[in-house]
Amino acid sequence: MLLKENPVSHHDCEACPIRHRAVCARCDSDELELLEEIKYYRSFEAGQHIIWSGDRMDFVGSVVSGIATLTQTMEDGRTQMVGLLLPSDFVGRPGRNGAAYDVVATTDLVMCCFRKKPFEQMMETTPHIAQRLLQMTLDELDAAREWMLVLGRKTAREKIASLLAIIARRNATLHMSNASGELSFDLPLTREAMADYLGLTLETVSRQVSALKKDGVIVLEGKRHVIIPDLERLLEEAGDDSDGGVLG
Amino acid sequence: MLLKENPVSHHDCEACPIRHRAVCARCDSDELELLEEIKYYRSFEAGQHIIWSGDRMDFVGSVVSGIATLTQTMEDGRTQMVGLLLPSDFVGRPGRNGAAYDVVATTDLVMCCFRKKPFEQMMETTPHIAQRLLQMTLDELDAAREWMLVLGRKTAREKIASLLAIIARRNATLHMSNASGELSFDLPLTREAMADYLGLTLETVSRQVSALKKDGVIVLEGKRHVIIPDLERLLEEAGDDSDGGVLG
DNA sequence: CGTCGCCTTGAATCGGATCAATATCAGTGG
DNA sequence: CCACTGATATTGATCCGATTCAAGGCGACG
Repeated sequence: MLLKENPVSHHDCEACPIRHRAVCARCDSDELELLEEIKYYRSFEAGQHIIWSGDRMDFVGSVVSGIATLTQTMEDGRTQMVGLLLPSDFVGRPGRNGAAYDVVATTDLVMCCFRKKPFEQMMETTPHIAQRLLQMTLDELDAAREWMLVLGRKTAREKIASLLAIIARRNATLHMSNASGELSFDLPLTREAMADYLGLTLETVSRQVSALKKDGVIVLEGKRHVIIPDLERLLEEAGDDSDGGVLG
Repeated sequence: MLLKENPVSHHDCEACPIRHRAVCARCDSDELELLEEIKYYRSFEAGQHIIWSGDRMDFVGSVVSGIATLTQTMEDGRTQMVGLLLPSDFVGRPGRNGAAYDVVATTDLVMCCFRKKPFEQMMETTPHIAQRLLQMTLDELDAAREWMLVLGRKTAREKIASLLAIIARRNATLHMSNASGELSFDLPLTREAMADYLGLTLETVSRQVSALKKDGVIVLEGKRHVIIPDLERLLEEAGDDSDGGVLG
């Protein structure tokens, strides 16, 4: 495996790529300075465990770059992904000592960590942090509930289409492109990870991806690059309302 | 249907049964007085819709007594329950105008409502409210994620056992009884509601309940009263770790 | 008593899981 | 350059658990 230098060049919060979306988004310069004192960066390689379920946590933090998964595993090995962590997403739970889930980097990843104790203190004294964290947690809760519908009531084909739609929409907003027209992206997940996300087996994932391709809903370049010729069509296949049900 | 008087006798927050568990739990007397000014009570009968998905919301609030469900429905009628609201649970989302889910009372129910605008203002000025709401939302997020494992990876029998275990455990803490030994409770849900919670059909729910009964995991008195002779046994059937994986 | 809502049970069917073989491809070393 | 390896992905055959469709039971209530 390649040795690499520390990829973290920006120790300055003001220049941070997730400055306006992470838990610190509402902080002013004074507050940022306080945060700088309790923060540090950690890098992980693709495949590395960031946190083991049950372990004691002495930090919380934000994903700066890269992608990680949150998973739960039963004793017999069945696993379910319960969250997908993207840049700016928050990791850890203030007020709790043990980790409830495994967190695994699926790509090389950089985290901005805050020492837990001082962070919890800052939450008491700095409403901007608690307010932003509340907002983010409410969004995550909505996402989790949307996912419950997918897991509980959708067919395998609809599940795949839903996942692709979510990734496509996220990429669209990330790159502020036009929401309609042709979209394309690289899948950040293996077939197995997709299966763990969707409550399926990897074979079923593979079959349904092939089926969607055969039916022209998606176009594949290689195994991982996906082109969506018609987002509306994909959303139909996902069983979603055309606008995705997003509310003001 | 019986006409009934307004069952709300306690307009005084200090005497409220959910005083120490609801969103107001951390408020001191001064803050409670401010809340009293923007609050009002509403009663619902079993079966009534409290909120329709997509409707404009002009209040948020807490369940004071009774039980309600949060559900999502697809155009073709498939529905998934995404939350079970018990006394002290919070309804509505500050910072959002439209309701994302249907909320339905499954028993007669009383809500303590706050006018949304002033409540949002109070959240800015009263950290105790935002802090408590954050705590509650994080708990709900954990519950939602635990439910994702149930929906995605458990068998029908395990799903039923999981639901019973959750209700049993909740009742145990509610009545501060000894966690072990014999437990019993009334199911607050119909077979159909259980199916919607578990991502099953009502027939499958019925069959698996019968199977658990035949195998002696549960004892039924009538259709709704459930006795758990051995909680450990039930947890095994649920596929759960014996301690339920709860972390400090 | 008869009706309605809720629940149970049976038989047939189907979607996804399981088991198994093969394909693709990047990396590695001869 | 090619053969070997291991991780990832595809595809086929079969099986099984849950759904679907259908019939009937139970209890509350008018």
